[in-house]
Amino acid sequence: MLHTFSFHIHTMPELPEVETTRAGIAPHISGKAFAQVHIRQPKLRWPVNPDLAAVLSGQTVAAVSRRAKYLLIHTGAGYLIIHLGMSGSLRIYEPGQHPPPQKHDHADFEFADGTLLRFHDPRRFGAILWFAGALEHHPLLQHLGPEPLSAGFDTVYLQHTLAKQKRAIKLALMDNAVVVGVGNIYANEALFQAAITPTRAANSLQAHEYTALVAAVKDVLQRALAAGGSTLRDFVNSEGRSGYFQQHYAVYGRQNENCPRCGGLIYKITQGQRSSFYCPQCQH
DNA sequence: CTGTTCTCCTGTGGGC
DNA sequence: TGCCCACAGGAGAACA
Repeated sequence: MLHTFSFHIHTMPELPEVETTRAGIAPHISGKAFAQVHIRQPKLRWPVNPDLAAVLSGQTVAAVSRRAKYLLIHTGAGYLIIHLGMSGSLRIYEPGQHPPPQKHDHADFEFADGTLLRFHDPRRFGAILWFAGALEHHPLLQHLGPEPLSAGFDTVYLQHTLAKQKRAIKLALMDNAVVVGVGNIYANEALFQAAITPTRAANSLQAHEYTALVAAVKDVLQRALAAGGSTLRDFVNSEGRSGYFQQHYAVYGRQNENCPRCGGLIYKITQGQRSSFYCPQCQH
């Protein structure tokens, strides 16, 4: 019996949000030169380089890309690497329209034309790093698996990669060395869509199940990305802080509710200190 | 190498 | 209305 309402609105930056953030800020900062950099709170996931302002001074943004959930702001001299953690967001403010910083506005990057890129992150699981080397050599990036939406993430790859792994399939799916960008929400949703129980050993799936899982991962992320493109608020001059997607999930956060497919009860269990949600009738 | 546990942090919501 | 506390989570670090 249901005696509470939940809306299942989650605002943490998963890969679709990070990609949308990339697309949102890129046109506003590309080709522009860093002018002022203010770090108000250097205690993030890792301490922000105290020399960051000096390092960035005068450098120009050559491109804004993304690898996994890392945003990469390229300059000729290196990369500003930004991770949004689980509560981070970026906003653009136009020249002459910079509101005073609010609580948790930890960093400001002001460009020569007056454009402001502001980093906001209540829980401070995010990161702002500078790296002057080749990206493939960065310790955080060098062991990453393929992008989930790339051709490299396919049935053959997944089956081969997991061939000797006895851990649960959900834990493998959330491992960045296997495939990047699949957080807890989308791991749960993809396994539901592929009708696979999250506790199955990673190497125990049948060939058609690896195929279904790859397709499901791509589908849930692609649909979130598509939804984000239409529902995300503008990064400039908008009400509200970040405008992350408001999405509806099939099983995530729905323990004790009815499965949208069979009507049975959705279960919640813990795997690797994370919540897993699944339908024991639909997932095998 | 594999598997497990800990850790960072603050907003939210339930219980009383 | 307020206090206390469990919980949420990305992902590296530490440890077994």
